[in-house]
Amino acid sequence: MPRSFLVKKHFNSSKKPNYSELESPTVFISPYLYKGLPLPIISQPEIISSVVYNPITVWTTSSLPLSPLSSELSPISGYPSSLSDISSKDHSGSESPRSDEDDRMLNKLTDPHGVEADKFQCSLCNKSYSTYSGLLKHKQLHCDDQTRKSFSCKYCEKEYVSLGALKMHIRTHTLPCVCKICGKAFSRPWLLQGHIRTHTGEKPFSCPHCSRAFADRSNLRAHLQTHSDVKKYQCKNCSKTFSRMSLLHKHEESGCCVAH
DNA sequence: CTGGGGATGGGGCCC
DNA sequence: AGGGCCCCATCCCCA
Repeated sequence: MPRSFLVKKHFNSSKKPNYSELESPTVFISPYLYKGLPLPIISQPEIISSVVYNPITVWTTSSLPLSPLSSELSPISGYPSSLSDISSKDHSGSESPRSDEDDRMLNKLTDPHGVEADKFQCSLCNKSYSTYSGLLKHKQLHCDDQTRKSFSCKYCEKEYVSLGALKMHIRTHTLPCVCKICGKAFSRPWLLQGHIRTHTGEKPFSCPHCSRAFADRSNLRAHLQTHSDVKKYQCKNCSKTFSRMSLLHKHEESGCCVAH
């Protein structure tokens, strides 16, 4: 299960993400950041705050056609004619105040059976709420892609359900953390910190079972699996076990499970 | 082909 | 709200 569950993916989910694709120049990627230039020429705050270069696009999917990405290219009548129209319509995510009377009216309008109930039920998970506002909040937070906000990266086609997640992602394009030793750039300070250890040779994470040490805690954790008698990841078909998920995936892709 | 190390992206949590 | 850190997942590379 991918941890990046907040990322809205439009490609075939059975296809493994190719992270190297993100490094390929696209129409949205700043020429300052790629084309063999590891260091941004323009300071990142300038890029981020630039009106022309604003990488953040915000819209609600409820105000868009089913395919928001294609709509960006071909506006459809009845929908905002530009992204600025969309973003100016709703940036805050707050709805205008709505009374319970309005709630009831909306419930009438949206209830396919025409039954005026005092409960507002989510059509997806059947949870009930006493007000429409409650239902709307539930949908925005948990359940409904139709009403959930979408924060789209302008450098690539990724979309996020929170601005914070998008900002975090944008750092992977802007790479604001630059190594003073070799000039390599990173998205987050602690990634740079880990990289600097490759220069200094510092390996603060020692294996308690052998003499090995690691610069990264996660890699120590992976290493510890090699000392473990019990391997966590087992092939469903041949019952062979592996110390890492990636090794199991490799095993499966190499044909074990295809043959069955 | 397999196993392991190095590196890095990204969400969650805490302050 | 944002930064720092933790943890997980996964890629690449090499033995």
